[in-house]
Amino acid sequence: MNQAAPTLDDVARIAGVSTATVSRCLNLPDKVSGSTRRKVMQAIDELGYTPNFGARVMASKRSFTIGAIIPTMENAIFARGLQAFQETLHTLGYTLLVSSTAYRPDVEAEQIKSLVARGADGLLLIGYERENAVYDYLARQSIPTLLAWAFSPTSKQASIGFDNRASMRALSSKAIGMGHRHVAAISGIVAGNDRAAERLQGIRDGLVTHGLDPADLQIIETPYEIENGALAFEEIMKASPRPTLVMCGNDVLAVGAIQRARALGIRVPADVSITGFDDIELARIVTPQLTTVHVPHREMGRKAAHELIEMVAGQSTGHSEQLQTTLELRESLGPPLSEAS
Amino acid sequence: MNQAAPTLDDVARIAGVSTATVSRCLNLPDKVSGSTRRKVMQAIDELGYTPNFGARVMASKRSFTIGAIIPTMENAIFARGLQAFQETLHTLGYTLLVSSTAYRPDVEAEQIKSLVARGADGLLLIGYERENAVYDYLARQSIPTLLAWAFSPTSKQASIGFDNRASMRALSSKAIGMGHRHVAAISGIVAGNDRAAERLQGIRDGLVTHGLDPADLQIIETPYEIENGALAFEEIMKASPRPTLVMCGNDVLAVGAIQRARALGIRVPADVSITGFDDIELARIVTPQLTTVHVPHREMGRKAAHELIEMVAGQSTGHSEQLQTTLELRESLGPPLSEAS
DNA sequence: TTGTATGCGTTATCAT
DNA sequence: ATGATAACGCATACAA
Repeated sequence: MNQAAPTLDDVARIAGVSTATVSRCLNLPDKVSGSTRRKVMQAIDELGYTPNFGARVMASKRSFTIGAIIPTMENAIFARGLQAFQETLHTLGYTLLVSSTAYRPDVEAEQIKSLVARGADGLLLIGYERENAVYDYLARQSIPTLLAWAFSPTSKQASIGFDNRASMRALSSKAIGMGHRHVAAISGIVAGNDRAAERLQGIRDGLVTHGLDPADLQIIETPYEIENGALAFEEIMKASPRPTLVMCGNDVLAVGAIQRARALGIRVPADVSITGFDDIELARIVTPQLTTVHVPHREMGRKAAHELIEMVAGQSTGHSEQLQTTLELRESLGPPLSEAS
Repeated sequence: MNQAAPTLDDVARIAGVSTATVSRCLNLPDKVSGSTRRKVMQAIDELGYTPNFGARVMASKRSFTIGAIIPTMENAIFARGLQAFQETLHTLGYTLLVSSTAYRPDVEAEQIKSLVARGADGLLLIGYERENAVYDYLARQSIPTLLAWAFSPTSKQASIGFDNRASMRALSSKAIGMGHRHVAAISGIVAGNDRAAERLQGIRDGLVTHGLDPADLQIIETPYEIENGALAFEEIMKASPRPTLVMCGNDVLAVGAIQRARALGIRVPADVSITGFDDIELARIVTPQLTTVHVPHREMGRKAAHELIEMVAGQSTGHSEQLQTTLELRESLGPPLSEAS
């Protein structure tokens, strides 16, 4: 009458073999005769035995586990990409462990250590920007690390991502090219978030392209939450003259802005155009549908999984790849109404 | 020049103490003199040492880790509740590991074993319905398990949840009481999902209350995805006479239905009323805003965390608690237009 | 094909 | 206050 969970020893005893044989049945089934294998397998599910993961990792130095650390799980920004990442890992025989940081660098450092301590064979992190101490730690543990959601040709860190600045520049240029002269931005918090910073730069690029002064860009920085987008939008609408184009750092903020516009009786895009970034599911659900930058999330997740596993297997030292985004022009963007001025 | 990650031994050597002392510094700092503790701490971050989690669990029999297994992470159904669950666990000194099953019982059984193997001190599962073998396994491993998102006074399994059937009955009765005679349902897959089954029963209850025949209820069962809600809605609209009320198993399906209604030029609620269940963020974003059942997700998450930790600590053998839902009446529900008939 | 023995990194018991 | 040392559960090199 065992209170505790059954171990290899228990299985071995019942099956009348050594623990080594039981271990082989689980890991190298063909190195064991059919008859004994059957005995062992029977003992295993008779006992309801499950191998102890920690012990296994300690003894074998391999966990077949990959860790991913993302800024947030609260909205869908990372959901689709991560889903594809995990599905691909699964087909490769790996398990994904994910944790989030609430956009706090200190929490990220903590989570990294936690995943390493849990024996992760490799890590997926979002973006480039973090302290050198973190990269040093990763190097000392010699744990393969891949970045995603950003791409910089100049960095030596391996990354599967896209050019946030160029992507936003494309949208910005397109939108401003429609004739908007008064532009505002609702950005995510830039500090510690290279993607947010680059997107903001992309907006400025578009202004410059069309001969506008980027210094005139009204900017509100706020965490990625729908309600924050709404509040920022309301604030921006107090300006005079009112902007006719409000570009948001991502779809979450943009959806908040659209919601508030309706609440205030401001027509989109007749009175003001609103744009987003990411093309999450919400972008099509909101009314009017949101013009945004489409990011190939699933492709990114898949490719990241393959690359990271190659790194873990020692078949790659870390290759980078830049993915292309596309403009998704929907109802929320239009030319400004011709003004009396 | 160590290639591998530093261990307790390395720290002990550098600090000039025994491994036991280092271990104490980490776990029982006050049983160590201030001077040696400083030496040790310095050695620790000089090396960038992180305790090996697996070894720690194996030696101490405690992981301070809780596992949660939910049907899906793809939509926001479980996001808010789980977020609160994890936040509360964190304040109690526990870490949350979560995995998903895609609503497949076999995957759930697998995930349970995986989390147990990883040393989880306790488990949170969704709903009651699963094979006895699973409950037996849990009992044999004597691992505290708490259920959530459902509540049944007759079960001996501890659970923090709400009455899915009664909640849907309240909504159903309210809606049908407005005068609807032709009702359809878009339900989640009922097999293996007690919440979906109970909600469907709740709809039937409402019909009966108002003297309608539940056998007349047109039902489409489909996985919880927005697109599926849209497809089901379109299918339902082919019926003659058309239903004037379409009740959905959750908000995700309902949002899909609303989207498709607009695409088809069907006015909501003038031509047809649509209702959901859960009150996720989407419910307020969609146009028209969705009438639904509000579930106190955050309260559920918080209370589940506290109860489960008490069970883990041996201070509780598992208490159940029923939470109250509320009706959230919004734009998508209205009385049927008076018909010629 | 199967068994023996050792080590993995930590905690905890027992001495000192 | 600190140090030996025996578990913990498993994989694997080496023998048989």
